[in-house]
Order: sequence, then C-alpha cells, then structure tokens
Amino acid sequence: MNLFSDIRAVVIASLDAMVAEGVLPEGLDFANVAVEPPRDAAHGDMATNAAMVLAKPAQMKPRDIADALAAKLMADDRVALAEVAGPGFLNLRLETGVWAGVVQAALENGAAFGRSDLGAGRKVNVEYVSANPTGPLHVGHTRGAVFGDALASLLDYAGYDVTREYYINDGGAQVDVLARSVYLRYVEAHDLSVDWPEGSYPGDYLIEVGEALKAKVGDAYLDKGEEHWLEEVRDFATDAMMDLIRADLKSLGVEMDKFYSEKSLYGTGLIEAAIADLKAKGLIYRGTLEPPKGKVPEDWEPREQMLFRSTAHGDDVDRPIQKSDGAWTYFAPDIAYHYDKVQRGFDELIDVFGADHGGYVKRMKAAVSALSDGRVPLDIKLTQLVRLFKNGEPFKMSKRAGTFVTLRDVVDLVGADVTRFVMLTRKQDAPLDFDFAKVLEQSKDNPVFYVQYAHARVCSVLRKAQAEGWDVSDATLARVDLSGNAHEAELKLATKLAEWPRLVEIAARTNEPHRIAFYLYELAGELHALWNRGNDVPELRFLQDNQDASLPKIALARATAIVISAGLGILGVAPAEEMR
RNA sequence: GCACCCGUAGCUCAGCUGGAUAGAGCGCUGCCCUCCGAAGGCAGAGGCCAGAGGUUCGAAUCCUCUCGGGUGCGCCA
Repeated sequence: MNLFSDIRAVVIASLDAMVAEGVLPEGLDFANVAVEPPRDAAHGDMATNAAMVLAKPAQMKPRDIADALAAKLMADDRVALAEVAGPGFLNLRLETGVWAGVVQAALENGAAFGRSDLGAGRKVNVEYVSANPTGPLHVGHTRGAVFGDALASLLDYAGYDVTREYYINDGGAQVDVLARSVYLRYVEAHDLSVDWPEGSYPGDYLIEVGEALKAKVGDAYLDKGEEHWLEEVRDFATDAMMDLIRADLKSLGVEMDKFYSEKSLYGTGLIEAAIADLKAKGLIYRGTLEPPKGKVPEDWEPREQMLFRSTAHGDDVDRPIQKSDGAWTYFAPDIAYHYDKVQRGFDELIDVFGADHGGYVKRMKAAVSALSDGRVPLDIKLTQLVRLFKNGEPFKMSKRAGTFVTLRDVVDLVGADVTRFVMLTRKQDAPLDFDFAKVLEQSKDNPVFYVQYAHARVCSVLRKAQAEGWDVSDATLARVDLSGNAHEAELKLATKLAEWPRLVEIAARTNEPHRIAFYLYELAGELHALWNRGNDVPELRFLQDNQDASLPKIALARATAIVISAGLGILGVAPAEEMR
C-alpha cells in the first residue's frame, strides 16, 4: 500500500477525465505529474504539481487547470480538501480515516508493509566486496560489504530477484605473491629462517596457513624450486584466504549467493567468447595508444596491442585487453565475467567498488553496453574511504593483520549491528568518519541508539499492556477503531508511516540504502516526540487506564515498531527489544 | 593535461526523477519528569547552498566556465 501512488492514480484518472470532457487537450504526457509530501506541513498532506507541469503543453493557465482538477479530486472520498496555492500547486488535505488505514495496513502486513513491486521480478546482480583473496578484509571492504548487502536487501524488498555475488580475483599475479608468502611461512613452520622479499605479504595471518600447509604435506616442498609447488600452494592459500574472508563476512551478517572465481574463467573459452562477441561487433582492433598527457610514464614506449574500442560506448580512450606479449590484461577476464553475467540473463547489473577503482567505471560500463547491445544497465557504486577515530583522535591499530584495521577488529569492538548502521548513515560516495567511542554512546547523537531506543520503547509499552492482560496481538490491533487518534502529534507520526512505501521506492530507484537509515532516524524522532507529548497531554500516552482507550494508541506505536523493524531488516540490523 | 566524485549553518551531514519560506544532529541559550524508559522532548540563535553565467513558470538539484578538495590515468590486479 503506497498512499502516494494511490493518490497519484486518482490525480491521473481525474486528468484523464478532464481530457475526455474537453477541459484539457488530447495527447498530454502525464509522466512528470508528481504527488509528493509538501516540505511544510501547513501546506497539507500532499501536493501535486500537475497544473504547473501541464500549463505549457496544454497552453492554459496553471490556475485554471488547478481549479478544475481540485473540483475533481474533491469528489474522491479520501480527499478532504484540495486548494490551489503558490504558483499553481494543488495542496491536498486527506480525511483522517486515511491515516488510520495506513496504520492498519502496517499491522496487517507486518514486515511486508512497504514492499514494492517496483522491480517486477527483474533479475539484478549485485557484486560487492570482491576483495583480493590475499588476506583478511579491512575497514574499506567493510563499508563495501555493508553497502552492497543493504542495497541487495533493499532491491529484494522492492521486488527484484536479487543475486549477491563476490568475484574472486584468484587468477592474477597477486595470488602468486600470496603463494610465495605462504611458502615462506611454511618454511618458517619448519623452524628455518627466511628472507622476506619486497612486496610479499608478511602478515601474521599467514603463519597458521603455513603451519596448516606443513601439516598437510610435511617437508615435501622444502628446498624445492617453485615450479614444484607454486600451483598447489596457490590453491591451498587462496582456499584458506577465502575461508577467512567468508568467516569475516559472516561475522558481519553478510552471506553471498555466489562466489565467482576469476581463475575458473581460464581454459573454458569464456574470455575468447566474450572477445569474439566484441569482435563481431567491430569493437576489437590492433593499435597503439597515445601516452597519457601530462604524466607520461618514464619507461613509455609505443606498443601495438589488442584494443577494445570502448570509446564507441562512452569511454574516453580505447582500452588494451591483451599485453604486447599476448597475455590477457586484467581487463579481459573482467569483460568475460560481465559477459557471463549478461549471458546468465540478468536484467540489471550493479558493481560496488572502492573509490580507488573510479577509473574503471567508464570502461566497464562500455563493456557491458557493448556486450548487451545496450540492453543491460550497469550501475557502479563507488564507496569512499572510512576514517577511524576514537574520541575524536585518529585511531590506529596494529594487530594480527599488520598495519591495517580489519573488519573483524571493528566487529569485535562495536558489534555487527552498530557497524552496519553507522556505515549506512552516510551516502556511499562521501567519506565516513567512524568513531569507536561515539558509535557506542547511548545518546541522541548516536543514530543507532536513537532508532533502537524508539523500538525498545514500543516493546516496553507492549510488555506493560500484556502485563495488564490485554490482547495486543497485531491481528487484534489491526481491527481496533483508530478514529480517536486524531491529535496533530498522532497524525504526524501516521503521516511519516505513510511515507515508508514511497521511500523504499525512491531508495531502490537510486540504489541508495542510506535513505532508509535517515528515514528511520526521522521516524524514531516522531515517535519520541509523541511519547514526550504524553508528559503534557495525558490523552496522548500510549497506555491509558483501560484497554479500550489504550488499544488505538498502542496500535499506532506498534505500527511504528513494525516499520522500524522492517527498515532495520533491510539494513541487516536486529531491532532491540530493550536497551541495556 | 584528461576523466570521475565532492564543495550546503561554527562542526558532521541530509535534501525525494527541478517545486513553495533550504533541513537534522553536535555545539551555544532558555525551558519540560509526583506522569508509559528524561538514554528523551520543546523553543531560540545561526545560510549569498564555493563563485559566475545559462535553461525553466520555478534551480542546492540540469548545462557551461572558474576556484578549492579527493581519486584515478598503456604491458599492476
């Protein structure tokens, strides 16, 4: 139930009727007609811009359209008042019974209140984290993990068929470096000393991998050239790292539907097939790139390479897909991987990358555009870095992983729920300050607490009501006559609840789950405000001295808790029953 | 040099496919518990939305340019 789209439908129907009656000319496009909550509550419950949008194409004065439309809308039994204001806005005041309907819908539908069919079952693939399998996940990955996971849940809630996917970069040189590092730890496990070359991964987390390797193969690889062990150790090490990463993700509550191995692309002909597809479209050629202007690499020499004509699909420069020695560049398997996604039938693709990968956005979009003939949109979300603080001081930590702060460090210190919520209180492309002290603070300037507290307060009311022996099940509350909830503070809360389904759609359309977090903060604020109004106005307290008077109030509170719980569910955060 | 992201209250940030007088938290000032959890609430002060043009009935939002900050830029993934 989306009240805004319901009322918009009424507006559109009225406009259609006006066309039929000859009040409006034929052939008007109503696509830009919007029904929105007004910025100022004094303007009513909803406003439509219909008259202003249509004035020009209809060659009429906004005022005339608005007057005629107002008369039509007043005929709808949900509209109490429609009046023209400002430059041609039509402000609508709805019957109070409409808000009761919203509360009842929430109670009847529970967590599904706010679900949308916006996605219409379309298949969307959300690829996120995709960290190299060379070590534990760090804070930067954490943000990508939380963002991608919440986005996936949001899209699911909005009616998409969602696949959560992780691309394992296990085919390149960096896993060879990993293998050599593990080998050195393996040698150390035999109580032999080793020299650590530049650029290896000396992190402590590889010690146990080296020992595990020793337990598995004994001294079989000692004093052998790497041609005897590199491949085996590489597989062993990447498996161990992926186990580690999977456990890290699980500690955050993130579970992927699919882990897709880059290595698995080789030898299957998929890369060749993807390139052949592009070639058939005339997008592959041999050529030499110009050196980048302004910053020419010192060892620059012109080389002829196999290039992808990405400029034909919006890129700034064509991109190499084969090195001069004939080996694929990293871009080739990336193309093949996205080719595979297109082949698997996804209607939309989303990649979540760290901001340091911003340079790859255009070429990936160009590749997907070319491979799908423009049919499959690819949205790439870049997550900005996280700055760590403790009480305002920059926070450094060096534990088992060496110099960086790991995902596990963060989760161990503040918990998965807090980590997730805080990471979503900022737009993903803005830097995020994460203060270990503040996020655990139990006060209003900590949004996690503020939202949880609102939910806990409602739970407290329900517990007290049950202690009185009252039936406060959702089914009962949904049948209560809510016409008594007519106070301005109560209507304000119900109005906020009515925005929930609309907000879900906006957040899903923009792929911006942080909007959920901000909405929950506002909704919690409305509940706290109403709660405190009970100090001055006893009739507004959720608990009255008898069941009949209490149930309508409790119904409103419970509906709020349902929406908070559903919203937190999208963010992957468990609602608190009580604060401790 | 080029591309992408960003610039909104003293600070940290929202701002809905362009909508009315630009919002919230922190900080500052003053109020509100014999009363469901005051871990809260109410009110006040604080803005040339970096700047300049343009499109539009209407611009923080779209376009161009300038300034300032970040990220990236052929055989590294």
